[in-house]
Amino acid sequence: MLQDEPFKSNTRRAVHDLRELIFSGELEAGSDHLESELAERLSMSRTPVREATLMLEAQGLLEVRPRKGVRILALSADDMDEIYEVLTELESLAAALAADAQYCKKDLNTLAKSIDDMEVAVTNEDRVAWAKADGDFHHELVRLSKNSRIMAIVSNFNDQVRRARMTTLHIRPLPKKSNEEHRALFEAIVSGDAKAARDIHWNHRTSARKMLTELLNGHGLKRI
Amino acid sequence: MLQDEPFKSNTRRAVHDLRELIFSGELEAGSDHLESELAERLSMSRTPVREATLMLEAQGLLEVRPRKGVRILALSADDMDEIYEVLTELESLAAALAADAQYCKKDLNTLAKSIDDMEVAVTNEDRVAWAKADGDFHHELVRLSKNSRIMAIVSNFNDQVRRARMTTLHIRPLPKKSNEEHRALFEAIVSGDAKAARDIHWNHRTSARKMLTELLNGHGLKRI
DNA sequence: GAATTAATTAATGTATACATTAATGAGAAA
DNA sequence: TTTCTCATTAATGTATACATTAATTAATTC
Repeated sequence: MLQDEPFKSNTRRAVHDLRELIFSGELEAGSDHLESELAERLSMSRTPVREATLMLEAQGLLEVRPRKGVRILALSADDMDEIYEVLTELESLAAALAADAQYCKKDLNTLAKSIDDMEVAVTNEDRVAWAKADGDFHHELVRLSKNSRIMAIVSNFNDQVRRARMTTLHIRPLPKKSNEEHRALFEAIVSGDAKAARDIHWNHRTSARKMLTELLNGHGLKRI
Repeated sequence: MLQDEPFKSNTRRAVHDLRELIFSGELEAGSDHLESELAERLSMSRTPVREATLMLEAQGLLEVRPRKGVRILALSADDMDEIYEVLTELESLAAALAADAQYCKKDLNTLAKSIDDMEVAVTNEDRVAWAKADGDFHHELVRLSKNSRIMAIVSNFNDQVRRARMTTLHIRPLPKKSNEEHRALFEAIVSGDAKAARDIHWNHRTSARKMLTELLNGHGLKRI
């Protein structure tokens, strides 16, 4: 599956590989790792690994703790709450901006497609496919805002909660009614109703957030 | 003025010093600088300078352009617009959260103090003092939200627009009526009216934003 | 003379040796 | 035993030499 991509530099590869290791859980949340360990693991010297860890620290995926190694991000329920608070707000803004932008239906094809994909996935009870389509939907929504800063922040926070989402994906209820909200949002964007778009998405996100926190608390997942 | 702080490492010092050089304008917006130049300037080897530039790139203050040196951030009017769009949204959220948090008047002393300071500064037509107090006000407002992610993003974006603010500070009209809005926001927070707090601050920020963009465009400041 | 290619150069990228320092543990004094 | 000091150690922090490579210039061919 993995074809060895040509990386511009070892630092770039280190960033990429460490992200993969973190997302896959091979580097467990909360675990500590020495620079030299990671360097050996990635078959390179400490220099590019150090540079990579500093970048990943800035992205909030790990914490560099001098003499104790880097610690992989472990989110508490409060952290999740903070992140979802920001995500909710910025995505709702994105929805409003998308509505204001007066897109024609053709420009919204990608968005429509992912709604359909979610529909199919829910029918098939295929959670992985649903997660993919849902991710695409949110990504496209934010892209339509045309604000690169919103895109960057949202993408960054999505990285931070990626593992948590993976975990909850299989214990959460199937999102059967959620697509009604997606379609309502779509209509609001088509018709240029920014206020409605914002509110619909805000409510959508807020209820998802509530569900998630309760789920995590219910399962006693303190740090993830 | 500058007492040499004890830095944990040269990398830390490089981050600090480069930030100062950028904020002060000694490293001009849009200018390019080789790692070796900067290293000599800061009296250290390339290694900590490289690490510092990677961190500052992640903070959006410069761009590492292999073989062309690092380029200091230069904001276009569109960039300013994007940033202020996010700042407006997140600060308004912070205002709503602060109102929800049910602070007693004593907890809001710092906020009240900076409003008074702004009042005095405007009376004295002391723009620098006003900017300081205004900065304090916004910082405290965000702190009251108790959401560390909002704090981090807002502080980051404030860094990015710092030079632009300095520039406009002396060509903008004195903010005479702006403190009425601050006091109204304060009251909304005291009385726990989240909706009002959010709206007041949103309008406050939105009009400031409009003023700023017009000012920049009017003075033909394309990149700053 | 224009275009292509090869040599040079100047910068970054990387490994490594070494310096520094926080943490650990051993040993001495109370 | 407890505490303090000091040596040890194990990690990061830093400088530097060298590898690599994009960009530039010179050279060659058409």
